Amino acid sequence: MSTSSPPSYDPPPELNEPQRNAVAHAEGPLLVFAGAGSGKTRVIVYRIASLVAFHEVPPYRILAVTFTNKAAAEMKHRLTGLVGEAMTKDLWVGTFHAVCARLLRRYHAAAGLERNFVIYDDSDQRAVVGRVLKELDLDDRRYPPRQVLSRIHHEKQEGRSPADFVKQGYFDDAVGECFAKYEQHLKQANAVDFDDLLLHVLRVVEDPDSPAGEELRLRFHHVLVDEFQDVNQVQYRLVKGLTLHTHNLTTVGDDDQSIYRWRGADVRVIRNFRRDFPDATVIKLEQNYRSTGNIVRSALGVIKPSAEREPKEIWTANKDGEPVLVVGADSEHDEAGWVVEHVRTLIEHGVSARDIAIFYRVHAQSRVLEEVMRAEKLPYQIIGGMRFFERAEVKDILCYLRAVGNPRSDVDLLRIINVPSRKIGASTLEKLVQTANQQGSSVYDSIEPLISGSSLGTAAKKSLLSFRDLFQSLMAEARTASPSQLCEEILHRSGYQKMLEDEDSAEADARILNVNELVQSIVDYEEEARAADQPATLDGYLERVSLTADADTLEDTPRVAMMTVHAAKGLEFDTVFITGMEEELFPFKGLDPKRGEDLEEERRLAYVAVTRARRQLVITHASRRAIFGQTRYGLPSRFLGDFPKGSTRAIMTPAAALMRDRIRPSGSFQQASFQESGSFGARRGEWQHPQERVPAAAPVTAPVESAPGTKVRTTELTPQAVTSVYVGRPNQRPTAPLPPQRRAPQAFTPAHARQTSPARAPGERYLERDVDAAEGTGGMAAGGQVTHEIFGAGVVEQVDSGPDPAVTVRFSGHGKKRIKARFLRFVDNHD
DNA sequence: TTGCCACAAATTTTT
DNA sequence: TTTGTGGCAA
Repeated sequence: MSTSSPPSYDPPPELNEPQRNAVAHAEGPLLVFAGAGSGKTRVIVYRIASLVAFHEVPPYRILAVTFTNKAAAEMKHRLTGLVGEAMTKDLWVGTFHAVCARLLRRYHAAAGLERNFVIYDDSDQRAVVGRVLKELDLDDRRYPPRQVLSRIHHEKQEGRSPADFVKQGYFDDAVGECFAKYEQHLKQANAVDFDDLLLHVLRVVEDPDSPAGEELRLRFHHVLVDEFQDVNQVQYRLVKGLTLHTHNLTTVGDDDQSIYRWRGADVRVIRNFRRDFPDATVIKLEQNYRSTGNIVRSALGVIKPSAEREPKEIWTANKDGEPVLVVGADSEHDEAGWVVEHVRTLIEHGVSARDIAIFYRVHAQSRVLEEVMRAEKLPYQIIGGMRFFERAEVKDILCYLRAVGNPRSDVDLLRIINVPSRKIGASTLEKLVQTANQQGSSVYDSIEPLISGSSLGTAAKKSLLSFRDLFQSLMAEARTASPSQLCEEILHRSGYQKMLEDEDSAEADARILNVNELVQSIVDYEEEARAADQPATLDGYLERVSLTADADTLEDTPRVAMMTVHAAKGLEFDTVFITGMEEELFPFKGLDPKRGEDLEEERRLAYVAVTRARRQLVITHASRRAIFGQTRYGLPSRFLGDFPKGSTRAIMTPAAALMRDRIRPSGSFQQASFQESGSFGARRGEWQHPQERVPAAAPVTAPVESAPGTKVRTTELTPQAVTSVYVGRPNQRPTAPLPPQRRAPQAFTPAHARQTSPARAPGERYLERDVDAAEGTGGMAAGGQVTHEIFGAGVVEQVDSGPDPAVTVRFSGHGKKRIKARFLRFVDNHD
C-alpha cells in the first residue's frame, strides 16, 4: 500500500487494530456486525476510501448499496469529505432500486424493455390487479386487490415468476392466474413495478449465456451493502451475482435491527452469511457510542431474549444518564397531553425541537398527538403517512406526464382519460378496455378503432376524438418541450387547472398549491440536472419521483419529528418518546395468530426504537386507547418487563393514578360499570409497570406528578368523565428529572372518595352536581386549576362572574377556551 | 353520465 | 375514525 500519500482522514476510532486492517485491506467477503450506534456508516465509508486511496480501485468500479436515499446521500456526503467530489461522483452509491433502475436503463434490451419504461407504484399496481380481476371475472370482495397484490409481491421478492408459482390453497388458484395476467399487463404497458427493477437486472446477471450478464458480473470490483439484515432473496442473489468473479462483497448490518420481514427481508441471509462464504472475514462492533448507559442496557435487555440472534455484547463507555422513564397514562389523550407537555418543557429549557422525536407503532396513533402538538403551537413534522406524490391531484398530473411519455401505460391513461370530465364514462371505458384486450394492444391503441368503428354513439365518439386530439398535441409538445414546460402545458390544455380554479373551495386551493409545488419540483430537478451537467429528461424526473420516499424529506428545520418506529430506523435524537407501549399495539397483534416470528420482529422493532435515543428515553403506555374506531383496553407491553430494573423509573400520569384508585374497591360503582363495558375485570386494578407491580393487598399510592399535595375536590367520576382529566400544573413545570414515584402522597383513597361523595343515580350528570356544590364560580380565580370533561386540565386565566359565570381557561392540549363555569370542575391546591 | 348519499369495510410497517 | 364503494336518482 501507498505510504507516500497519507489519507486526509483518520480511521474510525470504533475499530481496533485488527478490525481496522480487515476493513481497510481485506479482499474477498467481509461481514461486519455493527450494533446500533456503533458507527457502521463510518466503517463503510472508511473502507471505500481505503479502496480508492490505497488500493487504487477506480471509483466507478465500486458499488455501495443502501436501502434509503437518505442513507445513500449521507454516504456520499461523507465520502465527498474524504476522497473529494470528483471521486465520489464516479462511485456507484444508491439504493437497490435506484441502482437497478440506472442499470436497467442501460441494459433494457437484455431485459426485454423499452428504454422509456415507467415504474408503477403501489396504487398503479393495485389498479392493474383490479383490472385483472375484472378480466378474470373474479369477485374483488373475495379476492381483495390488496391481498392478491401482496401475494404477488411475496412471490416476486423470492424471485419467482408465474411459472414457478406454487399454489397453496384455493386463494392461490386465483392468485396464480392473476399473477400471470398481471405480468402480462405490465409488459404490455412497458412498465415495471418495484420488484421488477431488481428482478429484471437479476435475471440478466444470473444468465450465464447473456453477454450483458457477463458485462454486469465484471462491472464492479467491489460491492458493499449497508443494512444487510434487510436484504431479501432477490437482493442477496443480485449482489452475489455481481461479485461472482471477485467475491469482493462487503456486508454491514445488524441482525437485531431486522424489521422488514413483511417486506421480504430475510434475517437468515446475514445470519447464514458465514455458511455461504466460509472464507468471509467477520467483524463485530459492539461498543455503542451513541447512547447513555441506561439506554444501552435497556436496549440489551429488550433484545437479549431474542432467539437465534448472532451473539453480541453491546456495551458503552458513556455515562449512565437519566433512567428510562416509563409513564403509565390513562388514555391516548392523557398520553398525548403528557408527552406534549414534556416536549414543551424541554423546548422551554432551551432544547432544540430538532433533537426531540416522538415515535409510535402505527400511523393511526399520530392523530391525537398531532392535535395536541398543534394546539400547543409546538413545531412538529410528521414523517410518512400521505406522501406528496400520492395526493390525488399530484398523482393525476404525474399520470398525465407518464402517459404522454409512454402512451402504452394503460393505468395512467385510464386514470386521466376522464379527468377533468370529458364525458367519457364507464361504458365507453369498458369498450376501450375490451377492445384493447381483444386485439392485445394498449388502451391508447384501441381509441382509434373505436372512433372509426360502429359500436359507439356519436356523442361518445366525439368525446374520444377530442381526447385523442388533446393527447396527440401533448405528445407532440413532449418532443420539444422541457419537462416543466410540458407539465405547464398539460395543466393548461387538459383543463385540469381550470377545473381546480372553478371549484373555488379551500380544498381546491390547496390542490392548486400542491400542483404548483409539483411544477416547482420539476424545475428543481431540471436545475439539478443542469448543475450536474446531465440532460433533464421526463423519464429521469419520473424515475426520481418513483424512487423517492417521504422519509427522505426530513427537514432540517427545528421541529419535533413524529414518525413510526419503522421510519425511525437509521435516525437518532437526544430525546425520544416511544408511545403506545402496550400489548396488542407494540407488539402489534393482527388478526391471525401466527405469532412466533412476528413477535421476534416486534422485539427487534422495540430494540430499534430504544436505540434511537441518545440521552433521554421516555416510554409511555395507556390503559385505554381508542384506535381504529373503538376503545381497547390493554396491558403494558411485555417488552417493558425486559428492561433492566435499575435503568428505568416508572411513573403514572395523574389521570392514570386517579383511575387506578377508582377501580380498586370491589363492588363499587366504577368497577361494575367497567365490567359492563366488558373488556377487563379485576386485573385492571393492578395496572402499572410490571417491575413495580405490588402484591394485590398492598396499599396503592397515587403519584401525582409535579403537583404534590394536589387534591381533587370532586368525588365520583364516571368512566367517561375521566377520559381526559389531567391534573397537572401546566404552568409550573419542573425541570427534569421528574420526581420519583415513591414519594408522591396519596391524592385520595377510594374510601375517602366514597365518604365525600353523595350517592348518585345512574345516568345522573356528575358535572352539574359538582357545580351545585361549588356555587357558581366559587373558588375559581385566575391561576386556579380546573378540569373539563372534554378538554382535560387547564389553568384559569380570567373569570367573568354573572348569573351564568364564564371562565377563560388555558387547557393543556387544547389551548385557550372560554367556557361556562358550570361545565368545569376545579382543583383545590390547598389542603 | 354524474353526483350524491348511505352503507360497509378495514384499519402495520414501504423501497 | 376514516376511507372507499355501491346503488340510486337527476
